[in-house]
Amino acid sequence: MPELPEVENLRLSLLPALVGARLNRLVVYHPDVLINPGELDPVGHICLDIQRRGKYLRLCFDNDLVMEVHLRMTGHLLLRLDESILPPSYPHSEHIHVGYEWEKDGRAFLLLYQDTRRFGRIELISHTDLDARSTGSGNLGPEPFADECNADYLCRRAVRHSRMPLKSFLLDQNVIAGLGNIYVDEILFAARLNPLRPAAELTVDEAERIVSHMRRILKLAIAAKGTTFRDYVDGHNLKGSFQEQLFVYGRGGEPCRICGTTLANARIGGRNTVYCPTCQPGTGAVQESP
DNA sequence: AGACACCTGTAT
DNA sequence: ATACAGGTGTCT
Repeated sequence: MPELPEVENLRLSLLPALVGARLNRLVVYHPDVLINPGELDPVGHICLDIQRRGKYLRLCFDNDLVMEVHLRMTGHLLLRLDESILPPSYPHSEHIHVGYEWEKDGRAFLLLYQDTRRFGRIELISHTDLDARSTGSGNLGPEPFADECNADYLCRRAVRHSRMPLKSFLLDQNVIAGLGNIYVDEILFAARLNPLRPAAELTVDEAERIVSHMRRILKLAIAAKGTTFRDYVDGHNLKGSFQEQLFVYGRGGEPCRICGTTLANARIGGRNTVYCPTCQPGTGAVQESP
């Protein structure tokens, strides 16, 4: 479900309630979603901050412990500020797998982890181990807004992949952290680049277009509180509105909003991909920038 | 680089 | 009944 803008918006929606709150109890209804249960225990500790790295959300506690959440496709973190005690079990139909009981300023409230497909994972790890490891979130590429995430960097990474299509290249979290199926399609459309173009052919000018449109689109999407195409909501159960500004994602077969050409669907790296055959020609022919 | 696995809900 | 879904990890 969530890509960088959705995870960032979720982070912002949870910050006011969680920062400074103490975790009184953690109830696990479905242990499979926890990566390393036991050993490290956040109960009794204060949440000092919530950070984001790519699509990972990190709740940082006062004992060097980090609870790292990846929502994958259908994960949700939902605040229940008007409830304070978890029922002994949740109905299966609600897909609640973890319940958090918090307390702050004398008020108790709940945070629920809900995940229909149960692809999401929650990992408890010490901050020290988090910084040291080179797997999972330790193996991510730069953040899209980091200085190092520039055209030179993209070109240097791209030449390593002789025939990989641009679509797959930008989806690779080791190249850039946080892009997913929606935003890669939108970025390539705005940059007028065909998603099937081999990444290795990327020119500096094209890479600069990718970087500038990526940052522009991600900022717009965060400002719109994310894209709710199917079921994304923030911690207050509120939907985003960026779906109203999409040019290509989910619009295969419909007319291009720029030129009217019927948008094409393609299967690239197992992911459905929508692009405009006119605005994003496959030949690599030079187009004027939008 | 691609197929499959992990799950459940929804649309055709 | 079948295909598909804001993702990623693990096999060929």
